[in-house]
This record gives sequence, C-alpha cells and structure tokens, in this order.
Amino acid sequence: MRDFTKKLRVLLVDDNANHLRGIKELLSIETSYSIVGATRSANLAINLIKKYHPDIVLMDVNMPEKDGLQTIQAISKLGLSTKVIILSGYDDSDLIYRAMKLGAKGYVLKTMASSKLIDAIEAVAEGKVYLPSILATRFFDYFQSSAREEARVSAEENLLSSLTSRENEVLELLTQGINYKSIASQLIISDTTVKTHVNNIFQKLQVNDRTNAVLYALTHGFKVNNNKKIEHLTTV
Amino acid sequence: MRDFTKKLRVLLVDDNANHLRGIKELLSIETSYSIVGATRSANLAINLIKKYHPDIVLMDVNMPEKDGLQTIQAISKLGLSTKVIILSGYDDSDLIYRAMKLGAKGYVLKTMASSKLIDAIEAVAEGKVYLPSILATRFFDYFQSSAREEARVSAEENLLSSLTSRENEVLELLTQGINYKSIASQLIISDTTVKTHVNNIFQKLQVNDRTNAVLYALTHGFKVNNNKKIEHLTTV
DNA sequence: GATTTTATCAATCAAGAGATTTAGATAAGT
DNA sequence: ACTTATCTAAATCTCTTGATTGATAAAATC
Repeated sequence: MRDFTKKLRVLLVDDNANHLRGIKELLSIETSYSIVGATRSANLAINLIKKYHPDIVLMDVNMPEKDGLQTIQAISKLGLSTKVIILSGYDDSDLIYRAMKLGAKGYVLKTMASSKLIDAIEAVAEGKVYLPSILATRFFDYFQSSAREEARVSAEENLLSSLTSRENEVLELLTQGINYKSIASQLIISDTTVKTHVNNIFQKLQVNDRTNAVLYALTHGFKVNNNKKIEHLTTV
Repeated sequence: MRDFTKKLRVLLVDDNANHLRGIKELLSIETSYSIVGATRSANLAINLIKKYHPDIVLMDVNMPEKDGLQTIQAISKLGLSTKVIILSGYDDSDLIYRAMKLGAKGYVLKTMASSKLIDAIEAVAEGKVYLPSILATRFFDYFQSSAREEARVSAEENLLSSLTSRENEVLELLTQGINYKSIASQLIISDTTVKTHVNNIFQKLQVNDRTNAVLYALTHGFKVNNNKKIEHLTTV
C-alpha cells in the first residue's frame, strides 16, 4: 500500500489545453494529489520528470511533436520509479500492446468515467497495473495472436525436421558462425566429413550456402536439439 | 454478453481427485453450468474436448503426464471456441506469462475465494480475459522486463550505428542471403565495390565473414534503414 | 537376412569470398 | 583552403566454400 500521509506527485502531459485543464481540475478536487506540472510538450515533460521525479505521469499518447510511445520509452530509460499512465482516445490493440510493452503501468480511455482515472492512479501508485477489462482483453487478443504467428512459423511443416541428429549438431554450429575447420575440431571429425554434412543440410533445407542455411534455421525456430536416446531417460 | 438461456458447458481437468470433486460440487450449486466431463488425464481431456466442444475448460497446470502448458497449446491448435482457464497453486510470473501466451483466457489461483472462480468463468464466457489484479501485475512485470531485454540488446552501444547508409543497404541485402554479384546488380554498382563495402562492414562489426555479419545484424536489432536525406522530406 | 539410413572419410574442381592496397570523385565540415 | 568521410572501382592473391563422386562400416528397420 502507498503511504497516504504523503501526497502523490503527478505530472500531466497532454497537447490539448482543454483536456489538460480538465484533468487538473479533476485531480485538484482530491486532496491526496499534488500536481507538479502540466505541459503540452513531450520534450518538456522529459525535462520536468528529470527535475521533479513525479510518482505518476498521466500522458496523452496522441501528441504530434514527439510521439507518445517514444516518450514512454524515454521515461523508462531514465530509470526512475516514475510510473506512466496512458490516456488515449482509442482502444487500439496495437497501441495498448506497444504502450504496455514499453513500460506503461496503466491505460485509461478518455471516454471512461473520470472516477476510473482516480482508480488507475491509485492502483498504479500501489505498484499494480491498471488495465480496464475491455482493454485487457484487447491486449491479450493481440498478444496471443502474435504469439500464435511465432508458433505457426516454427511449428509449420518445416524442413528442419528432416535433419539427422548429427546434421542438427552441425547446423547448430553453423548458426554460431563457425567455419568448417572449427566445426571439425569441435565434433572431432575430419573437415571433409563436415563438408558432407553441410552439403546434406543444404540439400534438405533447399539452400545453396551457409548464410541461407543459418537464415532458414533462425526463421524456422531452430533450437539446439537434445535428442538423447529415449532408453536412456529415467522416468520419475 | 453470453446467452443465459443456455447452460455453459464446462470441462474439468485436474490430476488431483479431491480438487476435481471440490470444483465439481462448487459448480453444481450454480444452475447455469453443465459439467460435460471431469478427468485427471490431460490426454483424455483433449479427446473429451474434441468430442464435446465445451465452452470452458478449467485446467490445473501442474500435471505430471502431459504438462499443462503443452495441453493449452494442444487445445488452441484444435481451433475450437473452447476457452481455457488455468487453475494453479503458484503465482509464478513465468508460468502466467507462458500460459497466457499459449492462449489461456483466464488464470485463477487455488488459494483464491471460490467465488473468484465463478467470476472467471463468467468473464471468460463473455469473451473477456480474467486475470486477477495481482497476477496481471506479475504478468506485466515479466512482459515488460523481457521487452526491456530486447530493447537493451538492440539499443545498446552497438557497432551497427557506425555503418554508413550505403553499408546499411549492403548489410540489408547480406541479411537476405544474397551474394556479391546479385547485390552488385541490385545496387547497380560493380561487384568489386560491393566487396569493398562488405569488407568495411566486417571491419566495423568486427567479424570475419558474412555469416557472422548477418548474425550480428540479426541479434542487434538491425532494421532496414529509411535514411532518406532530410532535405527531401516534406513535413505535413 | 536384406535393405536403408546414417556417419564417416577422401579427392578433386570450380567458384565464391575475403584481405589488402591503391586511387579518383564528391560532399561536407572546419 | 584544407581536411575528412564516403562511395566508387580495380587488381592481386589467398583461403574458404560448395559440388560431385565414390567408398566403407555401423546401426536401424523391415
């Protein structure tokens, strides 16, 4: 829980002067907040944060000068305990996703009741994340669909599965940027043998050189294979 | 909102028979649910889902046979509208993160009040995501820290920034697995010039061959650069 | 037991890649 | 005007890479 004997120091950033005034009035009703600044400029906001170390920054993401997402990132980089709550007019999945990814701790739509803004400030001040149900759902849909895309690429019928375990070992070393000789000495086989394996890998992956083999491996979820023989496994 | 004239069809999966019985009783009090099955086996669960297409699957993630996360993935792959709610004894960030990534729509701790489970079912049935405040915070901390790691690697003092714009173009083509000749013809310069650029790239990235240059580029956030000359830009 | 797969090694040969040096033409900055 | 950075190009030389063909032995599969 936050220390209620101390006022929460809040900075407002919104390029719209009317919104700025509105929020300022709203917060001034509450006695537990002190507004350390209210600015229309993202760049100025960064300076104010450096100077005053506010607990909370309420920020509009739709600003022209410096885009809101960049500003969040810039704030995160300061390494302060300052927490960012996003104010936005849109419930765009991608925007929510990126804002949260860059370090925002809360996200409030301008269309929401103003009491929600207070809820958000309180929650975030206590170290929680504030994301209204509808936005959380949007966020997760986006999050899961991008994860599915990753999974699809790496799980799809890919040519990597046709590699033998030795070829996998060789490819693993190829993806580390190692040349024939070093691969040979690491696997304790001759370099001509390595060449044979590499050529077989090329055939199977349908590429003509190591760079493309490595690229194929990396973009198709190639992982170090731990193909130990099953009979050597002990089940607990 | 869900159709309250129809009962929600729920499947229970938990390797602990007592938990299974407990949840079953809990849900049977509510008249709006019909339990289509209750099993201790993850593999059996998959078959039951294929057969009965339940609306909701309540699943324990701590099962021996098939691990819970794999099961979520398997369920997602079925492509049904079945939604998974995780029951777990732990509030492990990584577990929450992975479960949500794999397609879970809700996450409830066993230590939580049983009314929360009903809340979760209702929320998820309505298409929302259910993640209690504390778990949401855990999730986002994990999510943001892994995003920070990515950003760190790509933003850290990296050697890519020393490349000229022409070298960037060449590197871009290298990362596509293209050879000297093709790069030359694409950039409409001689291949000896390409070699010069490539050599300069090697020097700057401190590598000795193209595979390592490509690997460096890919692991250090190399992006296609749109370095058009500033005087050609039109500001709107 | 016969067949296939896998892993190993070898010897060529040609092509590509990379190091190095030199150098002219611009462009930009001091 | 002087300096520096960049892009371009060429020549030469060495080394690596990749293609091809062929062969043996062990292991797995049928």
